[in-house]
Amino acid sequence: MQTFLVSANCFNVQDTLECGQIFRYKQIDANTFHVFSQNKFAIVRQLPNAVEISTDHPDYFRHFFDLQTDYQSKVDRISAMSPIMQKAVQCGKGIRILNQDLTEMVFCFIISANNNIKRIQTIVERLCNALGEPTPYGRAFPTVQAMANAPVEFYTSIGAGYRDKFLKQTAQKLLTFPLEELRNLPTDEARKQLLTLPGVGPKVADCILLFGMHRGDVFPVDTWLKKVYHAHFEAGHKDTQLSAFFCNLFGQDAGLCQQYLFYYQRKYGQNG
DNA sequence: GGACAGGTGCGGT
DNA sequence: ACCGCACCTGTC
Repeated sequence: MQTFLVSANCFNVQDTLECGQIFRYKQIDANTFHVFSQNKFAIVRQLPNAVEISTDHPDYFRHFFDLQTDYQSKVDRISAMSPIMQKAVQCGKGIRILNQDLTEMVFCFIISANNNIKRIQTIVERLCNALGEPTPYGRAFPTVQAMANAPVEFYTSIGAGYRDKFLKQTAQKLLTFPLEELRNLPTDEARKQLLTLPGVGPKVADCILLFGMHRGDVFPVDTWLKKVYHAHFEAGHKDTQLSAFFCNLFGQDAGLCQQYLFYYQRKYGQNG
């Protein structure tokens, strides 16, 4: 493995991993995390003024952690928008929007629907351990082929609940679905295509677009964002219109703003 | 034991 | 287009 240091300016490991965008990571001690993506692995350490990354795939993880993007200017601009955004950014200004594997995002966020983070992590871990190829550091995320071949009872057995058939059906559909080609489409068109996959609704589609395709112009609305809205953005919108409301408000950095607000709400709840 | 948290699909309007 | 409900599991 190679080890390298990167600036900790607007990059905090814990903020980035705990804001709901990734499920395959493990905290080892106060400052150390193991991160899995696709079939790749990294050990990530928070140091006082830097982040240390150890991996066999440095280029992959530089891109994964979005290290080429200037977050300081985004942080400055978003903080200036309103008092609530200033607080949210102050709470989570170390968040990076990860560049994750697109196929992995589809399945992980189908599992995430109507579910909690702890349980999602358990289900994804069982999925990888059962169907993923071995690597020197643990199991890879399974291939679409492996997931399509698994019987629906397998997905029940790993605790997926009623999402079992969504996972099986989407895996089979992805055998011929041009998922990677969605990158060439405008966000609205790509979302429309994602919504045809079983188990993918508006919220899950937005998460796939944001974390798997790096589309900053989406705003996934879950129960936490509804709470944020009703606590800080009294504007009389119905829940189904909240995503459009926030997208209009935040523009190209809507997804990043969503992460700041999600993390803030989960961290401080109604005390914020 | 029973309530609740957590998005999507579906049937009804 | 919108509403109300069922769905599975873990936790309190």
